[in-house]
Amino acid sequence: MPELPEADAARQRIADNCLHRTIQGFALGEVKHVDLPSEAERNRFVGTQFSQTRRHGKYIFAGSKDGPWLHIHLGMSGSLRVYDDGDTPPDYARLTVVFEGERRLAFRDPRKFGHVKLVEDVDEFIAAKGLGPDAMEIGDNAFAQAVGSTRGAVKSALLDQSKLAGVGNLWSDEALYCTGIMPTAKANELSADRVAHLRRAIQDIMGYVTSKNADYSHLPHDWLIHNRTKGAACPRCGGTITTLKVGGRTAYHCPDHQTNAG
DNA sequence: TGATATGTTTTACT
DNA sequence: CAGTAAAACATATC
Repeated sequence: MPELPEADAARQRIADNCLHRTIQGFALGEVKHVDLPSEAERNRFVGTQFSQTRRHGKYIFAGSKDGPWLHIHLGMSGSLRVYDDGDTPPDYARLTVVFEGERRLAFRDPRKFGHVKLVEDVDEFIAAKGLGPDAMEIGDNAFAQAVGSTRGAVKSALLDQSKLAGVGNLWSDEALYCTGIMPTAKANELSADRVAHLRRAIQDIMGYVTSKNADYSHLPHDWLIHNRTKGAACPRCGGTITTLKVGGRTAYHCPDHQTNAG
């Protein structure tokens, strides 16, 4: 479940359950084709503790003041699970951080598109990746510049991590649905008001999802997320939920209340 | 069985 | 350079 809110919920789980505990070692699961830190890299964490966490876009980091950081990307199907030794361990655990005592932190990744790496410096890493500003922190002007000046489809701009970090397919659809903007609308043809509205919607939606720990069952029933089915009735206007391909992704939307202009 | 999938990267083309 | 499109990655689920 990996866009910005899911990544932040995962980061929060580390912050709440795994800080200031000495790392005893790591356990590996079925790791063929999974991109993980080498044994030498893992050993650099043994005997140390995580004391802080960070997140930028969909990228999660756990580290300490002077040591290296463990960087986690959840890919398409990854998640983090905290448990205690003696509990049933999660399925698809590729790498488990074993803390002294009972505590365990498992990186689950059924589809193996995620990864865990060691990074020396988070800011350098973000810069090297070419990530844009975090979607929760970007201001009006920067958003208008990054997204509103693009000639292509607004959805494609939202998904471009170099323009804006953290928005993925699900929440881009939700924000466009909420603001009544067609996914295929040309970003630079939207009014300044609509662009500003879109930024607020992204931050309101993702902030709310984050506050609910990315538990979709706690989200309002009239959100697109609960009606993301071709042919479903739009809970806002009674139109029909329809799909399009935009930027290679499936864009669920309601053609009755999502428009190119207006 | 085949289609689809919350992401990223690479390559090629316009 | 800006943008588009398609494919690849490995696997699960409907």
